[in-house]
Amino acid sequence: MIMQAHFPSRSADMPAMLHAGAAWMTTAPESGNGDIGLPAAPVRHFREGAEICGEGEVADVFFKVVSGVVRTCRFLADGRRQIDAFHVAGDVFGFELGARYSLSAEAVCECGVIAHRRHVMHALAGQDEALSERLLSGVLLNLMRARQHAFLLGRKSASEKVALFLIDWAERCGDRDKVELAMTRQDIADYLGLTIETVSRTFTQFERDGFIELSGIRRIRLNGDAMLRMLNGGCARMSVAA
Amino acid sequence: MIMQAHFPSRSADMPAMLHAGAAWMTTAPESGNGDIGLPAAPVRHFREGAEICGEGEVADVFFKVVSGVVRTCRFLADGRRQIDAFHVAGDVFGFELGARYSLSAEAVCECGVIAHRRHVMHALAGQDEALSERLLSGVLLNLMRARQHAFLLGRKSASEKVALFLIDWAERCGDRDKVELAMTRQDIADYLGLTIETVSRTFTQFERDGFIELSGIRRIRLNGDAMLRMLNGGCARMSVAA
DNA sequence: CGATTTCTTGACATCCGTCAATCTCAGTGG
DNA sequence: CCACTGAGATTGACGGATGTCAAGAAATCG
Repeated sequence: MIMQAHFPSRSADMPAMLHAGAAWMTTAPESGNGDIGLPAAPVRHFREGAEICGEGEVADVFFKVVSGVVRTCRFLADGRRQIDAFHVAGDVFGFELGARYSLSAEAVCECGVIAHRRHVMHALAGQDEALSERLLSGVLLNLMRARQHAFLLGRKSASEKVALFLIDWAERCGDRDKVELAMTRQDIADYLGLTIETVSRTFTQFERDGFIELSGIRRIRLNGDAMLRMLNGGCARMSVAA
Repeated sequence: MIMQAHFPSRSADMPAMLHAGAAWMTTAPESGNGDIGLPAAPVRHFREGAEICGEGEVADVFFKVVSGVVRTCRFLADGRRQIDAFHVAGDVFGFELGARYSLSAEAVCECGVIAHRRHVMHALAGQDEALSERLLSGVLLNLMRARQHAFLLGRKSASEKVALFLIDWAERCGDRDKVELAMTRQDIADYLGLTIETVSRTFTQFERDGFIELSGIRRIRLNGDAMLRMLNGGCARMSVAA
């Protein structure tokens, strides 16, 4: 039925655009005031593993990361976890449609965040086009990433998931070649819908294949181009690009 | 509303709140004007299978469904497809962060949609708090659903996926017991990250187990409660609720 | 009614999850 | 300095859920 070989223009499997969160970074990340036209707010610091907000709590504020890494996630009765997203400096999280958080947020590592009152933001957005635009951009960035994530979870093999995660994370960290993983293997597994064993095995295999080089558990040098070739080429069942 | 009963605090596996798109339905769906404070716009009609917008095209408008069902999706080189979402009357789709659509939209069945100019909407939203709020709600609804979808894709077995899909679709169609599926098995498979064979087998198994009754291929009577018990109970590997 | 598409069913293959053992490494205290 | 400890990571063996391939049934349409 439908076919794609004819659509070179329809690229963008993991579009670089998802890194365009710049609208929220108009001032230095560590500046304590909101940089989005809101009253100054203090930076709240959290230790590794600390809960920033909990699923089910009243969602009267949303957050902006100024330093460190935050994960938003959900838990199942048996203790398993699905990680919705990782957020780094400049990212905004905690947006909700309803009155309560549908996700918990936790510090992946030591981190600082600013809390903004939701109704204040909404009220101001109705009077200020630029602010309204920035607010919308923040939500849209979350939306684009969630879509991308769903796509990855739905149609990718384990090795594709890990490879795309590494490439994506490298870009978000600003360095294409050297990645400092802030999160554990378990975090990665819960983000990719895999088990920790599969993640670990995939890392090992990638190292054997020369796609990555581990120096310490969290520090990785990666050959993104080779990895992308692998993804598009024979190894994986499914091609990466559209 | 369904699962809340069991889980007062950390509930929300497939929250009923996701059906709260009412902000976009303030007037009758078939009314030709935008019902969101925008200049009147004509309803454009599409035949089954027709493309409403294409991945990669300039995203100068977003859409509101007034009748029928729309799917937003993405294609891979080998012709495989991931369906991002189904949209029914009252839903809004086609929001983008960047300048171009990252998803195609197609008519699942005969349907009517209204197109709104993006920059007009943004400009007005900056002057009108209520409108800004409604715009944000539309995007947030998309975000909540995308999160939910990712959760389902990442941590659910095939039977859980199908069951949750049926329950969700029944609610969105307004009837808890009788579902009229607008989409093919292939559509469902591509939405759930499964193959058509697995979807078909799961339907058959559900019928054997008494969870559903098929009258015709697209018309289903379902026992949602029994299905939910099954999901939370022993059959599935993973529990449904948090 | 035939033609075509869509769906169902079966047999088989495989990727990845499960279970369990072992390894690595940082921290701690003797 | 070294042994002990415990959390996180790796590795192996194995099985099961789901994908793949193929045939045929059922629904749809002209």
